[in-house]
Amino acid sequence: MCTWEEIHCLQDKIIVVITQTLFLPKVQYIILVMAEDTEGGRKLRAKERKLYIDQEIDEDDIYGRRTYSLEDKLTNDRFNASMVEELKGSEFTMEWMQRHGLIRPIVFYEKTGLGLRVPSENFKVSDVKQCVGSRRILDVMDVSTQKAMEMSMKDWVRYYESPERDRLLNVISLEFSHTRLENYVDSPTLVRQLDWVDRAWPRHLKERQTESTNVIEKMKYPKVQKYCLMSVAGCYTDFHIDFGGTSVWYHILHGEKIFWLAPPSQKNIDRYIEWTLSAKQGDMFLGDALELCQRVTLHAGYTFIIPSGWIHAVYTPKDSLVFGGNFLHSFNIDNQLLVSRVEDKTYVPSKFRYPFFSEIMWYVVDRYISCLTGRTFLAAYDKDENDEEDHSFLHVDEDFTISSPLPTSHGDEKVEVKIKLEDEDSRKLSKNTTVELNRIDAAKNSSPNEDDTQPTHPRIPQRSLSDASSSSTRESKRPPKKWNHLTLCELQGLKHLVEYLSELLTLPVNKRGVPKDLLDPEGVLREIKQVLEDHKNDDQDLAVTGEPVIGWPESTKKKTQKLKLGYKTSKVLKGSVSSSSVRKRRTRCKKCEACTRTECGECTFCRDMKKFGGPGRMKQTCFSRQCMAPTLPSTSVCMICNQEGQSNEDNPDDISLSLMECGICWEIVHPSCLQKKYENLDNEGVISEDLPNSWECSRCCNEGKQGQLKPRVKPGSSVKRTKADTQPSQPADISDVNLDEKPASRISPVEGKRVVSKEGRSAKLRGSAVRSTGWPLPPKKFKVLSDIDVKVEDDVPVSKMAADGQSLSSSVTSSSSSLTFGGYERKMGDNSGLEYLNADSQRTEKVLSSHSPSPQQQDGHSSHQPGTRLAAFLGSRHGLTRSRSHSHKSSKRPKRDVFTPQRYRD
DNA sequence: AGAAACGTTGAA
DNA sequence: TTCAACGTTTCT
Ligand SMILES: [Zn+2]
Ligand SMILES: [Zn+2]
Ligand SMILES: [Zn+2]
Ligand SMILES: [Zn+2]
Repeated sequence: MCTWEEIHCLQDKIIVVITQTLFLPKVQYIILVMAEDTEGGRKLRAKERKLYIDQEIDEDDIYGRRTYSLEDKLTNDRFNASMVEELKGSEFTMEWMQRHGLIRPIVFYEKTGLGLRVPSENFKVSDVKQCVGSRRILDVMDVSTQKAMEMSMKDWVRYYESPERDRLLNVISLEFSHTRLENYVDSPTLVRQLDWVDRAWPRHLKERQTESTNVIEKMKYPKVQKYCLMSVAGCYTDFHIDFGGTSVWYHILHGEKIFWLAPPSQKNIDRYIEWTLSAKQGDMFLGDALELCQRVTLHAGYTFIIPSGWIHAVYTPKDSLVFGGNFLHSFNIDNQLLVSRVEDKTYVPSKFRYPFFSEIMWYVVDRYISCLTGRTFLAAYDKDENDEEDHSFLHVDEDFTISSPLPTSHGDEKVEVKIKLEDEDSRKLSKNTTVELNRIDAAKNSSPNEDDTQPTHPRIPQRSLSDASSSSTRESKRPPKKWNHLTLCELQGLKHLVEYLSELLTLPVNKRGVPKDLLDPEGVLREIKQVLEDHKNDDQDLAVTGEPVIGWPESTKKKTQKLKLGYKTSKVLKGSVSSSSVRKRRTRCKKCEACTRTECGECTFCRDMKKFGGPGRMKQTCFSRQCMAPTLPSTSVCMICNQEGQSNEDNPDDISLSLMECGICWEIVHPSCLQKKYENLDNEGVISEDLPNSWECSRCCNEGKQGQLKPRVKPGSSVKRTKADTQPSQPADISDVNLDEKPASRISPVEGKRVVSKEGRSAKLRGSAVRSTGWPLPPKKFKVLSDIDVKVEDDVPVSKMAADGQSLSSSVTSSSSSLTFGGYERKMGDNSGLEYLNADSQRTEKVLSSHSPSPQQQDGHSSHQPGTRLAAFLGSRHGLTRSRSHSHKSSKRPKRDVFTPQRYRD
């Protein structure tokens, strides 16, 4: 084994000894560098790989080896620095943030006042399955071998709930946005107010996300906001810094977690880098080398906040279920940039880094400019234009579209941009219409007019038309009415952010991370510098407003999303005639966690209820109580035999005698009866994995009707259980477009946990279009049938023929097919290095309650790279995509590394 | 597009 | 019958 430096000196020796799993990504990088620094490029690389394979030692030697005892780290009192702060949920507000910044970790013993929403303690791993789909593939870390592996949610539940587990597995990178689970979990209110994804990432882009897995090619925004971590007793995630310098919120629903954390002081960062690059991770507990390291035990019900850059490790004494999320914000920009540099220095592959890190930086700066001056450099968003093709990153913000380009005859360099505020009729600047920017630099002139340092608003609005020197356009409806003071923390961070972005502009165009819809990066920098100058003397007391400085107009819109039970499509029958069996509405199962919990009393529907003092007109169930598995009415009977359904106790998968409701024709039958009645059916239909007793019947499948479960079911195919699939809809992918513009590198990374998952898998399954509801969407709507005439909407049929002739329900599918089931997906893997203690190690001391702080988080995503495994390593090898040249040397340069996401394993 | 309103269904 | 609340319709 040798250190990074040593390896460097050995460039042409091709000697690489891996001693610790955590480092696979690093090793990949090292090898790559070697290949580059040496002649022979590819060939050498191949050779090297071979050598590695041939000589590599046995896995035990490489992986999972830990030469020190964690037990000592868990019990000795050395990690007693007092770093963690304790707060009440109600104290964690924007005012608090503006006054103090986010410097130390914070523990909340109660979630009250945080605005955090999570399921009740009755929520189990099996409920996670119900919400994300049993077929979702998880990236699982096998603790004992350190290998990452994939497992379906279904298999994971089986493992997690089995009494005797034969191995230690850990799930730390299940990002569940865009699955039904997201409807039951909200991050703390302040986190939502701070998160740049919500404050600065163009909304229309985020809204375009449909994929529930973290495949980078389908990612439309940094998808790292909601993670579900499931760990069994004994899991350990070695020291790491959360990717991109993200801060983390972390709530323990069940179980217990022990963190060791240390601040990102220069000394600690240097040691972290050194340790990371060395081959000693398995031999050295980094906490022993860090200053101010504190161990903290977190119990069920606690909520924890880890600030940007804190170095931490996590041990799981008891089986745990945790919800958490990562976010970038304006009150610790310096550390966020610092961590990005640390990631560069430690060769963290892009898949372990914050997706679109540089892009979001650009957006943030534009937001500051916009919110403080009313001008923006974002191209207007044209909906029409983007529907189908998504240019990936070209987004524009739809809220404001305003610009009309160039009227003037500026033959020359200046373009005047006129702006109209607010209305919709303003023309939209299409991307094609490029505005020519000119840098004439008048900008500078115009800006100076403000000098005041105080409340007056210097230049805010006035620059509309006149200052047209740049390509910016005025977006906001209201240019700031009053002067917004910035905190010193933001001011300083922005200043450094400008330096970071300036460096980016010295890179090749494709590595600058400039979003496509940000028209004039140079102009952005010029403008933000002026803004910072204008705000340099902002009043610190007035800066504490309790409101975020950046955001989007009309920002606080919340979407009330209601889950629909069952397919919606049915038709309601109004009249009476007959017979038709119209689709029956489903009812709550009364057994799931949502059904058994108490009403929150705070959501829109609760507030409407009479019991909570409302008018009672909405008549809807509490948001958090929307059933996860709605059932058919208990009075349902088979349309063919008229009997009730019965379940097969011995084999839950046998649904032949269960009542099944077809998502296409809506008939409810026993599959066996259907089979009997139509002997010519050669398929068994498609069973929904998301909704109980739901399928697309054999008859419909046989007729080639298209449902949501399986888009193209060919007659004759056999049964398959599927999650809904969305239909066609997926537009061309953005990624293509972007490839040119964005280096693969920027696409995604994270450390610790894999932020970006492998591609492939999700390809087929797509999330439902319905964001989050998860269940099938009904066709557009149905109509009521009136008495006599049964009208059926479009095609329908099936029903009518229903066998006994008695049925008549018609089904409608209007354009139907738009039904979709919800999500599925898979996610990225985690990777953490783990350690192993025997499971028995539960005896760790519990520190706690009183809290002794010292936690760490293992949130799901962390940056260090953990777990990769040999196989991955080997496979990845060829994955190395291009290389980057100068590597270590340019330590300053921001990231861009080169591994493409899929590389991880093939 | 969201939010609210409602008629009506399902459970007890 | 009463109460809860589904899914469409209507409002903003
Ligand atoms: Zn509620
Ligand atoms: Zn339920
Ligand atoms: Zn039957
Ligand atoms: Zn059918």
